[in-house]
Amino acid sequence: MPELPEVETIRIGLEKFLPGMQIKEVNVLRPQSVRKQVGGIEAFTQKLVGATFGIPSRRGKFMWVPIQNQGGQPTQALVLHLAMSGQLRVFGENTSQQGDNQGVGGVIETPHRHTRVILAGRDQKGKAQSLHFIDQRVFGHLTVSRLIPSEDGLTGGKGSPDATVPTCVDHIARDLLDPVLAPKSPAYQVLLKRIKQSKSGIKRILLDQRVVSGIGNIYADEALWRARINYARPANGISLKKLDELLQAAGSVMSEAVKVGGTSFDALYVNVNGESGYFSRSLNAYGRASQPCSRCQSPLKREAFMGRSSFFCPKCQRR
DNA sequence: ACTGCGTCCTGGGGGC
DNA sequence: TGCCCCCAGGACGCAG
Repeated sequence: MPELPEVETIRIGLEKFLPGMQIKEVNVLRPQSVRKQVGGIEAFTQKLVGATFGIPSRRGKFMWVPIQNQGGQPTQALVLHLAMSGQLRVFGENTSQQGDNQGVGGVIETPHRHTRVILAGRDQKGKAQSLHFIDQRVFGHLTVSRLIPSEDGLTGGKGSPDATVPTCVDHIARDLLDPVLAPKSPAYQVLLKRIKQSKSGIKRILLDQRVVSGIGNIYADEALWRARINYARPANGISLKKLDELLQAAGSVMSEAVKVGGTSFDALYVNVNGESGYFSRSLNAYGRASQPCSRCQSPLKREAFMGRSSFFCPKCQRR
């Protein structure tokens, strides 16, 4: 399940291959994968053919690549959301692919069976290269969207995503790896107070991408475990100090995961070269029902919450 | 404002 | 061996 660290790992991988790539051909094998495109497949294709990619950017779990057709400033971007099972793979003479589907010189021979969209063209050096969107469960999507100034009006600090975002991403909040949300920053303080004012269960808030983005079920459980907070506790009953601890735990668990290439449980998550990440061996809560808590040895519990599983230590994370 | 649930989708795995 | 059912859940929409 790609959450922020997995998406960021993929974005970093794409940085090496996409800038300067020109699209010659668009092949939508599964129309649902471009279902959000205004104007449908035709508009999607028309906007991409002939376009040149810029540097991939990201906010939360949304990724986008600016495109330009005739030079000048990019005004649109290819937006990619991987959802549950989306993967992006780059094939071409300059990539070194592992495992299946590898043809001579890294050029793909048989696309993966869950390939939904193929963007084929040439890389910066003119070599054949293609970007494959593979998505078993078809929850993910691609769309071309206009770039606009970010609604929150915050300009990125050093290393922050550009101040422009695609229109379809503008309602998504900043994420905890965004320098704008660095601990103790003004935007971070605003976020803390906003959470403190809510009486919703704390995990619901962590998962609300309009409040803070990038956190999914896995990293929410990990952050709550680290901060010793029960997922169901109303946020307004948790001290500011504790909420601060929680947000910082969420940020650090995600940046640690980025360092090792994200969390892979199976072949559903791999980076652009088809390699797995290693964070799953560092998980303390997610997926560990009835296994001993690594702090207190109590067996961890699993409960249903919001239609999904929550894993927690009943002793360290009391209600 | 807040909560809960349905919708989209597929394939892997458990149970029989 | 085979078949059915359930499960995983990110984002979003809608009802209460």
